[in-house]
Amino acid sequence: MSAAAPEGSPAGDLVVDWYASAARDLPWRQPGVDAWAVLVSEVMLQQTPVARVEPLWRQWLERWPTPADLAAAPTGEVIRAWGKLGYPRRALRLQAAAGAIAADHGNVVPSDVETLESLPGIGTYTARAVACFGYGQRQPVVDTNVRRVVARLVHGRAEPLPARAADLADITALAPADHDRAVRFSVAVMELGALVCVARTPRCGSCPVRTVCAWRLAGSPAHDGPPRKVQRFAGTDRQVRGRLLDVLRAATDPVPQVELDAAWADPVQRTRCLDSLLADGLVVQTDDDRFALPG
DNA sequence: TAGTCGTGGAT
DNA sequence: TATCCAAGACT
Repeated sequence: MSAAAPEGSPAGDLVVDWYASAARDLPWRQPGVDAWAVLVSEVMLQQTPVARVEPLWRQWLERWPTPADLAAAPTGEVIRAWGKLGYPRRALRLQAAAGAIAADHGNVVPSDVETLESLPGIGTYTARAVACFGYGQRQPVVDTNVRRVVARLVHGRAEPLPARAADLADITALAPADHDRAVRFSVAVMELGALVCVARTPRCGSCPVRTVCAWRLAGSPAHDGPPRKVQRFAGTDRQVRGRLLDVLRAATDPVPQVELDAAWADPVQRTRCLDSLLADGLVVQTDDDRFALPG
């Protein structure tokens, strides 16, 4: 038997056919969008809704059309351009990745998954997304949407299990045999999870695989595992860091300590968060003890 | 591996 | 109003 002849599945073909008519018209899916633009979109989309990413993505690529352009920018400008997308360390890592691409890869985004994964801020998901969406490779791409679709369609569960070791194998087994269709399948499953097989209220009535979905066939049983823990935000260091960075983003000049003090009442937490921002490289302290985004 | 890291729209 | 949750990575 040959080494890796993909077997394909009826469900995979149904999802690809559904995608042809139901896919959103997102700018990073346009023909001619290069791997750098895809990489930027994928990093911006980490934990961040599409609607908030779209305008920032356009501005970003207009300003920094290649990795070398971003690498050469003042880091403070990069952080400012990131705006309020959230998780601003992503902006730092994206610039660091751009620097590595410019310096070590001829300013061309690497096309192999292993090299991509070696770049800062690029993990299992993003590396495969770039290889697949940016370079047309047949790659299993597993994000939160895909995990949810597989949990329901294949495993008959309302929500994914915490363990994710088998995710890549699961989705690989589901992909169509044909190469080009398998490439489209990777984005199609994500789209199905984003539009139909959504977390809170799945629209099973308009799902292309409702007749073969293990969860539907089992009567759509409720989630029986441990409740997934919700991340609090109010009062956390994340909120405080956001407040502090907000002050610095809005300022054109370095700000004195007293302006940061106004952003959060608790001095212990405020100091801890400022220190962590300094440690991350999101903030720098000037010689006259004021604070600013990095030059 | 579980906790941490922003933000804001939807329900 | 409070909670959920969104194309994860890193430690």
